[in-house]
Amino acid sequence: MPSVTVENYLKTIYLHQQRRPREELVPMGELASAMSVTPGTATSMVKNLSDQELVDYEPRGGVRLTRTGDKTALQVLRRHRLVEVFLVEVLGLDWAEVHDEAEELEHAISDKLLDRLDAFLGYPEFDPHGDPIPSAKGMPKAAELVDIVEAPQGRAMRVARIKDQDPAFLRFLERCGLTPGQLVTVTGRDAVADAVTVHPDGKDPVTLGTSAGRKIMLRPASQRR
Amino acid sequence: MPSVTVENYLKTIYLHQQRRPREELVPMGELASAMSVTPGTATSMVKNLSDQELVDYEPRGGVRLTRTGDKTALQVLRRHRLVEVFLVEVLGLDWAEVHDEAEELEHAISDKLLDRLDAFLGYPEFDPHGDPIPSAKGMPKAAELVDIVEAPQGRAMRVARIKDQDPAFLRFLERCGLTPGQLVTVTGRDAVADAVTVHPDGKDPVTLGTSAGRKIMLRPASQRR
DNA sequence: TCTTTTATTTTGATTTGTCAAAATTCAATC
DNA sequence: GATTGAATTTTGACAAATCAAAATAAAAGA
Ligand SMILES: [Mn+2]
Ligand SMILES: [Mn+2]
Ligand SMILES: [Mn+2]
Ligand SMILES: [Mn+2]
Repeated sequence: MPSVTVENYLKTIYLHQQRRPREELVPMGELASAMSVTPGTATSMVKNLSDQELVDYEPRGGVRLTRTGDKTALQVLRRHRLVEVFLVEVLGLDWAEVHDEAEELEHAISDKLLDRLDAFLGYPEFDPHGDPIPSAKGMPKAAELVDIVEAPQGRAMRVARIKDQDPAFLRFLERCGLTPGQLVTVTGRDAVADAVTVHPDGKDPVTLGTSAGRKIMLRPASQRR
Repeated sequence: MPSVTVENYLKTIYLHQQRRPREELVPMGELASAMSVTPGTATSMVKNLSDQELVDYEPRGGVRLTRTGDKTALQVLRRHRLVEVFLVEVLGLDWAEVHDEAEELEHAISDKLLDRLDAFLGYPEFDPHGDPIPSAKGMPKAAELVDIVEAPQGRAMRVARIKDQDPAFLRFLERCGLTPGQLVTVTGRDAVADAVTVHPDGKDPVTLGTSAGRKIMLRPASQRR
């Protein structure tokens, strides 16, 4: 069985692979800083993962998950996200806090317990932040989403997914009414001010910097997920 | 924060201290075998715990928890037992399996989560095996129980607590109807055969060896816990 | 009292995951 | 082409937790 540390590395590599073009390697520096370790530590861990056939490692190039590593990463992600749903839906914890709780619990859940939890929750497909929950098989094909900055203006859209787990950011979104499922319209974009304005249905319009805007993913209001 | 290993040692020392006379030290060999490590490992860990003021260690004598160590052990035990209640009552897991699940989860639950869980479960006082759940303050005063071997014969009693977590034993008890809360009468004791017979209300009488019998604790049926 | 047995401690290694700092490589700039 | 700089790797060290096997102490037996 992979250690907690190995699980965390694999999950982190998976997440960073997602955010970059097909087949491109995740640079060691990026991995090190994501894991909050020194670059040398990341190098030695990755060699270790490579010996275990969990990643392909190209010295001076970077790292990429193997088929096996990918499967393990998805299992961790599945546990993480199902736990988040449980914490929010059942125990009523704040969606801004559950990420950190799940970061620990994701390593302590057996397969049998996970199945029971999944059934108990009614086989949810998304976590409280709109992130898809991998099935026992693998990751469902992702719906096509646009972030607030790129979204068409004046069209009825719905918040689908938040790409940042920072509690302060999540609490800010909750105050504004920018939570998954919320109906919104992007009303303006100011390239000079580097800002974008979005109007959540029934709330006040909100103006965000583009770096914040790019963390909020939308889908057409018509589209059923 | 204490490591998972430290938490496990403290909890184990606590449990073994319980089973012996007041203030008596837990021998290193007993601790080592309970932790499934070699005696040398236990010695070096205990010195370590002693440096952290979590235990009093008397070389060639044994080990005992300090006030601080005791508090930490009780917190772990509280997490363990609340998790067990949750797994059985909410997710419907088998009482024979939950001990091993809780063994991991007890290290992954934050204080905030624990409070929520406690409230959600309605502040239970006992786990599925009849073990008392320590409050945030400390361990409640234990009710006086007798095991099946020592119990008076012919009196209406109730199963209160099972002092063994072995899944095979627990499944056996479930088949016989010897689960906490069950009304029973001890009908016979045979010193020569080293056996005792107990009759669970509405079920068939069961004859047990005394070592098994001593793991099943009873209280008078009249006594309200 | 002397010897044997058993429990415990000591010693020397090993594994995992980490850091600091020096060395290396590759790319960009001059 | 030589030089500089950024990213990465290498090296040497360390802490936590563990084992195997040798040394020691205490208890039990003769
Ligand atoms: Mn984690
Ligand atoms: Mn999430
Ligand atoms: Mn444990
Ligand atoms: Mn229990």
